[in-house]
Amino acid sequence: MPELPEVETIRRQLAPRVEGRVIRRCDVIDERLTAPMPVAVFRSHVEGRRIASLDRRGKYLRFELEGGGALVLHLRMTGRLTLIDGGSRDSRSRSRNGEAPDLDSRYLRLVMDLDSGGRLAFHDMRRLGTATYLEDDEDKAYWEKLGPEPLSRGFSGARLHRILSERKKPVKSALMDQRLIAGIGNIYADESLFRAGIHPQRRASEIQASEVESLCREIKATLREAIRLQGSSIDTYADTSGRSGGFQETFKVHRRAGEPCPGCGRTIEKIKVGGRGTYFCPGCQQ
DNA sequence: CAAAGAACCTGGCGGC
DNA sequence: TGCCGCCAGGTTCTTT
Repeated sequence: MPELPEVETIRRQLAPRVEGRVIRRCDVIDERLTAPMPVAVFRSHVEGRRIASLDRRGKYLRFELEGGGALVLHLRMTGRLTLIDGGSRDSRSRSRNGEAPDLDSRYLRLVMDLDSGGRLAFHDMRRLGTATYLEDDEDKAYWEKLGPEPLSRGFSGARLHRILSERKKPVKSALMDQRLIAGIGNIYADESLFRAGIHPQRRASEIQASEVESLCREIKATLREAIRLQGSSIDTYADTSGRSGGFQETFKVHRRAGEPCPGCGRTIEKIKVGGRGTYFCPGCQQ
């Protein structure tokens, strides 16, 4: 579900409401969320701690704790974060209305009560999401495994070219490999490749420098536009207040098999690349 | 070491 | 209506 633009949307909404707040209580409903760390150990590290800052790296949300250590959340496919202000209605009233079935209380995995009266809830239907506590040394090592941030200044055409030039796998698989670039998932890989006119199955190492230049530009433009529209909602994604994103309305190829290409009119096809459903235009993408 | 494939979960959908 | 296989925004472990 959530890729870089969705996680960034959540971070921007959450940051002003959690930074500086103390985590009064942390209830882990599903022990798998913190595994292999025992829930009791996780709680002891988190409860009573003040959140110094909230940032994002790739698709991860990182709550830096005052005095050291960090709480890291990953939403994987169906994870959702909801912040309920003190005094407002419980999120369960929403699921009773049938507006957000994935916020059903049986999918509730973690709840954090803040000293502001706010309550942060983590729901996850498929239980693939994770909550991790990292000490300072682990925290540092953890992020070194991830590739560069595609929206950073340092992420240039030349940099991307170096990354792709030594990979023989399909360019789409390379874009989605978090060790190479952090934050791009299935949606934004498809859309960026379409906009750059590159076929998803081409070997990463065989993309010409000029094409990589274009790909780099399109990745940045696509991600920025998606953030502006608060991400993409296909099935379960919604922001911290339950609102859907708007970028899915602008998809050119993703999930549009059988429809005409907005560029050339040819029929958009669906294939499998690296085990993932992949949409592209056989006319525009060579 | 790189790449491919399976595994981890649950729910929804189409086909029979 | 019921069962079955397939599919889904992701990561990680195993196998080749």
